Amino acid sequence: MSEEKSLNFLEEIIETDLAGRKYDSIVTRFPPEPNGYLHMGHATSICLNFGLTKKYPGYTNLRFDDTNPVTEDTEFVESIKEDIKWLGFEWKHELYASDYFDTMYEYAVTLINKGLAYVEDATAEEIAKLKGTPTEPGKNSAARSRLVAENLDLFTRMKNGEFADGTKTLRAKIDMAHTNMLMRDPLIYRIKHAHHHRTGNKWCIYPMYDFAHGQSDSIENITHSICTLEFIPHRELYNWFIDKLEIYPSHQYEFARRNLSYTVMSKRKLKQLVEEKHVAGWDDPRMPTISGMRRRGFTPQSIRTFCDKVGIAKRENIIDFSLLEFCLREDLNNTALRAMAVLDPLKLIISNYENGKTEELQSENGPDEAYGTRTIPFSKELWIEREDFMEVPAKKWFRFAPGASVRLKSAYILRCDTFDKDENGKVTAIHCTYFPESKSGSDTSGIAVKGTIHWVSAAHAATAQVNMYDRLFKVENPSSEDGDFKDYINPDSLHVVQAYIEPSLLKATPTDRFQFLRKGYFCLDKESTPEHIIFNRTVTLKDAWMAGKKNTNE
RNA sequence: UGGGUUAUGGUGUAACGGUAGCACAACAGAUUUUGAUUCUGUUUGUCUAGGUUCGAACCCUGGUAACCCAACCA
Repeated sequence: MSEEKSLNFLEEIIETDLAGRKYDSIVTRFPPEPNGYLHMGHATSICLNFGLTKKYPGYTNLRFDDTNPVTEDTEFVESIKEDIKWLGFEWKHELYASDYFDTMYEYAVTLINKGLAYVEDATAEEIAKLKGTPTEPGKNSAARSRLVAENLDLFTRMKNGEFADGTKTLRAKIDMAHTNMLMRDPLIYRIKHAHHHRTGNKWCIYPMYDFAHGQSDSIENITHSICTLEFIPHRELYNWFIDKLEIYPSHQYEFARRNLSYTVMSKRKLKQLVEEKHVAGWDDPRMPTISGMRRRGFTPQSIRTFCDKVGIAKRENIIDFSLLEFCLREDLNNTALRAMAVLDPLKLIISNYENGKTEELQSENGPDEAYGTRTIPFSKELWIEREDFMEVPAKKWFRFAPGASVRLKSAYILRCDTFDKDENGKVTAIHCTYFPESKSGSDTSGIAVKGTIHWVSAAHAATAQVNMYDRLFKVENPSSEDGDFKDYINPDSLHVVQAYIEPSLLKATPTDRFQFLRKGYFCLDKESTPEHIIFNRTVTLKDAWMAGKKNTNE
């Protein structure tokens, strides 16, 4: 029985187009400007554009929208390509808007010849002044009535570098009184004597977004050009150019960008976080960038599942971060290797265990038998988690307390007898008795315990730095709060500890994902070395005990 | 005082004039050598006021709210 999943509005449009034979196959594109790193918002667009051509016949291009030489760089081109590949998508053609600069120039000349474009010599301020406001119409500038021949001459000279930056522009001649501000004679070319990362110094005039994006779509025969809601007003202009230029009619469709709670998603804000050192860099594991999430330990699958579950529509939204975490845990639960690590150690001494003796115990590596087992050493002195002992047990406490018995995972059942304290009242060690016949896998003790905890043999443990990350902001929507969004940064978003890890973890590789039993999912940080091992906590496990405790405290 | 877009549980998304469904979250229970996973169940919703209709989340009219538009950025 196949589960009927309803279509989103874009899929409906496409199915209608395909059914009506408007197209036999579709072409979409992912069009980043190479001026920064990709983030979760881009991931939505990537999953959407590439996902559509996975579902329907057709393909997706990667096109760099590189029409502003002063902000763009090949460094970003490379990181963008890496991120898309990591997410698991393949583009058909790698293209650049700058590949079309000659064609775009010809298009501009066509417009001039049709009397639909003119060279403006007013300054930016003067142009803005004549533009009017959303409620008042604009006024025609003097240059608007220039003759075709003069415009042609001036535009050629612009291209030839005869004019300084900002002294001339080319504008489309539409309607200065139009209710859509974008239709009030928009700029289509500006002068920038700047080095372009691909075309070098060949050009000193560059097309604006509105005279580059739709034209590139058209040149590539993009059937469905998908962008975010704020481009809705641009659609009218997009169509106007296609109509006047009589070129392939691509169509623009808009969807609402996805926002995630407890983070920010604008390039500008992310840049501030990096430049003002609130985070360690673009790939800081707390960043919602693809590179940050990759370093944090997110899987591509979890991000794709998330985008799929969230769906696509046209309304404002803030998606619960917990949905992303759910997708992450779901994937990791099925794939992560199991291991034991103690993050906040407390010494446990087994009074009746022989001094110097070591046992080799077997423990499961993964969620099912296919992953096999590994050997873990057991001895008289162990590390357990400090939070697994309570001097005065709480109600429904399953773990260690004086007189309480607990199973050590894959090992024995132990009873806590006494504990030591230092002069500050801090517990320094607990002393236990173990039951030899309760050995895991061959338990004949008949003892039933409620709790099972993780542990590491003190004599065999390795040490590692563990970075425990939490949400970057204290509030759901930092951008909508009063004041600066940076006022809402969570000061405890990173907690670094020295942990004791089981010896098998020494063999961890950068691609491994681990579940440290009862503590969460972890992966090796890119800066980890054999001498100085560093793990990043990707996400915690769900914790019904802590959740319950929080509720009773409140 | 203009134009555009959108309103469905706490969150996201379906229902295309005919039973308001799904997922996350929350809560409760069962299983569990991870208080995880898994399984079962519960709570919570059509912005508002009218109208059309046997029947309206959906169609019509009037409100209301949110977001976008006045960069030589994309």
